[in-house]
Amino acid sequence: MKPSVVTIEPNGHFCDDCAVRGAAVCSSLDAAELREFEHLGRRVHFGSGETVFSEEEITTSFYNVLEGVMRLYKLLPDGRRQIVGFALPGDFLGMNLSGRHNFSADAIGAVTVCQFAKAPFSRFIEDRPQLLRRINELAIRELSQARDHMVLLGRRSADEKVATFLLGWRERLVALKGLSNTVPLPMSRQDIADYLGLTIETVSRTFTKLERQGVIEIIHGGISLLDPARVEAMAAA
Amino acid sequence: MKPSVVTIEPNGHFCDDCAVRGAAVCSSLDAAELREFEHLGRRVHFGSGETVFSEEEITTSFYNVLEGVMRLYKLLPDGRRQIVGFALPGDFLGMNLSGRHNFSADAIGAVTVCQFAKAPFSRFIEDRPQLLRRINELAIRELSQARDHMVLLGRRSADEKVATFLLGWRERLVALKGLSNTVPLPMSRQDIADYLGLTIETVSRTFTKLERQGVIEIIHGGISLLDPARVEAMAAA
DNA sequence: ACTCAAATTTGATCTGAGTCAATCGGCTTT
DNA sequence: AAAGCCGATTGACTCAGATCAAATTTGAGT
Repeated sequence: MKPSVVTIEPNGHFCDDCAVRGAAVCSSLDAAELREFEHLGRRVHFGSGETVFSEEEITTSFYNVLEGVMRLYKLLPDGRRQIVGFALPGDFLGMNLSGRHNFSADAIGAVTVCQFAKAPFSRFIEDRPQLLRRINELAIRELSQARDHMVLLGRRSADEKVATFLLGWRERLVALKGLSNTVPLPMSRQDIADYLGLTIETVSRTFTKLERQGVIEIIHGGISLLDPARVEAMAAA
Repeated sequence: MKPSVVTIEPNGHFCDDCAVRGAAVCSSLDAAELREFEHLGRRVHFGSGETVFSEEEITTSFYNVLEGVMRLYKLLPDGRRQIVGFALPGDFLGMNLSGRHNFSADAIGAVTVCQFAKAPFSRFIEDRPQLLRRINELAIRELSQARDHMVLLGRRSADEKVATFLLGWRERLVALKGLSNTVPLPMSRQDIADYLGLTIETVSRTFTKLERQGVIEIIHGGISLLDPARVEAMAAA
């Protein structure tokens, strides 16, 4: 990993050319509000492996992911890690009650976020219930995903976990980039293992097994889904 | 399980004598609003084992738990079950995006809920941002708990799971009934197993092991924490 | 108290996934 | 192009927790 540097763009960027304008929290704002809103956020770049925020850190900002992928994770005191999710463009991060982040987030590859200072953002929400409603929607969606993931972690076999992950990840990329049987996997095997509650060896073996069965092909930086139906059958169980 | 019957109280119950008035969603309402609010909800009783709502069912109501304990769970097609949480008085259930419940809920022992029809409740929220903010708070808290539970399911050993569960459950009861080393466990061993991603045998054996170590005592309908510090040590790992 | 059914505990055995240990392959650096 | 490094793969072996199979306890109904 090269020593990457956090970069804050000097200015000149506006919501107009923002890729996630229609998708993210911003989708609840009209043109006039958006103009006001864009003064609150600033684009910030993070290099690969860079930490955007850490668990237990006091929340000073909210983040809207614009580009790239992030891993969201929690650590146990002895170093065991559980990845609670991957963030993609359009995802909104930083909501919490205690005033502290309840997970850590770092960049997988280059990442651009739209960063909002907590206080002005909170003030902006204050008299815009539709923005609050939008944030509530996002929280409820995440809650639903979290529950699905609990089922996976608590009750599924390694094969089912991996198959479910591949389909779910592809599904999320479809929404961003359109349908394709080529599924880029920017995260490492260790990341996948920590997301699925497995070890890196088990993930690797399962990939190899799927490839030998002719169900997927392991390619550089991802996999190719040769037989999506079979993968779905494995995931459904 | 005797054939229990859902009972709707004829009327005459008001928020004034509601045990969770200060704790639940209602805590965001002033006296005048509460008066209006109480016409929206009706108290409904469920017998032991009774299902309050099922996953994939269209959401017609929201629920505020007033008395008793509920298990919230998801089933895989082959019958494997993951309990995603237990609901206690003050908990608010039914929020979702798709218009369908994303888990099932049933009563563990007798339960009383305050049931709100979806449409009037949504209308009531409409111009009361502080109620929406309260609901958002509850969602964010649950999200944080869900992530903690993911760590437990994905990365903790059976011993750690059981110890963590006992402490967490006690913690929730403390908030309702005050501190005590006697921890009632109204749910079955199977429920605990399905909550922790274990089998009933492993839960039973772990309880027995803890008892033999003199850390807990298994009593009728629950356990007694003889050595909370040791349990905490097991949970921390 | 007595009976039957269900829940829990206990024991014996099995196995899926973890652990430990090489090895491989692709990049980067020199 | 050789060396070194890091992530990924593969193999051999182990073990925590699952599975299978009885007891044993508990509880509701008679």
